[in-house]
Amino acid sequence: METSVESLRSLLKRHGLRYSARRASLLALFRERPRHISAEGVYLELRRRGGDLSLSTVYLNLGVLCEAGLLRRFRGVSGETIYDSNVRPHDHLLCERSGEVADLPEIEIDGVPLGRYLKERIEEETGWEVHEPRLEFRGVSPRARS
Amino acid sequence: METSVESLRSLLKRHGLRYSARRASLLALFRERPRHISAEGVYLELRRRGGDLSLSTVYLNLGVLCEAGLLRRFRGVSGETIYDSNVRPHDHLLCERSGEVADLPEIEIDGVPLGRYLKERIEEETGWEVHEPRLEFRGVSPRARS
DNA sequence: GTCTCTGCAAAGGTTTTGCAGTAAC
DNA sequence: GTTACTGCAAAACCTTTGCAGAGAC
Repeated sequence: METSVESLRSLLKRHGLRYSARRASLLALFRERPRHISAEGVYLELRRRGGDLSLSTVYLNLGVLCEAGLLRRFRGVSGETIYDSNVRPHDHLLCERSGEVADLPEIEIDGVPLGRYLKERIEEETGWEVHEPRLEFRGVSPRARS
Repeated sequence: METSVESLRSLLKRHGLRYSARRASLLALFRERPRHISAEGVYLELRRRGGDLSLSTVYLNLGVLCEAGLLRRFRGVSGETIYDSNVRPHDHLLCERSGEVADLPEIEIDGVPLGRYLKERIEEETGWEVHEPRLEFRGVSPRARS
């Protein structure tokens, strides 16, 4: 994925955000490849690469990037917040042994994606307004089981 | 529901737990009627009723009652732990405006309960071992919408 | 008598906030 | 020049832990 300074600058600009070297390094980390990572994980990885930024800056920018729709977040098995570079609707598998996170392949019911199926069915049956579900299934990954 | 001292004592005993007045008052609170309540909510309600117990005792006993299978817990919209007197498999609706929690009526797909259907289907499709799902759907309750 | 429940206070982990300074626009 | 990003430190939040004492069995 394109992570040149100029492309990051224009990506930020397109989302109404200012450019800064630290913000761009953080965004680049998520654009290199899809990932699920905690604020502390982001902080440690950027420091390891020689980045000079503080944990509060990491939190601040992760929040800003979520607001802008460039990241999304959910809670991991230990209650920590996990940030995800894939912002399209999808669900997660969380490993209770290793903390590992995986995307759930798309599941359809009667030809309708799972999330939308459940949203519509629950709205009909309960009278609640239901947001697009972001489901988290807990279990044990093949890797952690072996 | 039966909440006499003797029934609470025997209920605790059956679950391998000692009786104490504070522990019993806490258990009684959940047995009066089904409820979803945070540790702090439990603490405040018991204090309001004249109970004399500390927040750490509340946390400790909620933990003990969960271990014993008399309560179960999950995370509310603000990340706080919510304790539930209904320990049978069921899913929740969480209101993002009011924090209100409701039980989801049982949903079946192809004649199979939703949780089991998803567990089996995801296990087939991913190779993960999936625990019985406890799903949380976020939305807006009829009450909060009006 | 032993084991565990209890209160208090202190510490734990994660996330947010206040402030003065600096950089982007 | 104005706005907003930054680091640091402190605070906030919810929850757990250590300890000495009291109560259950």
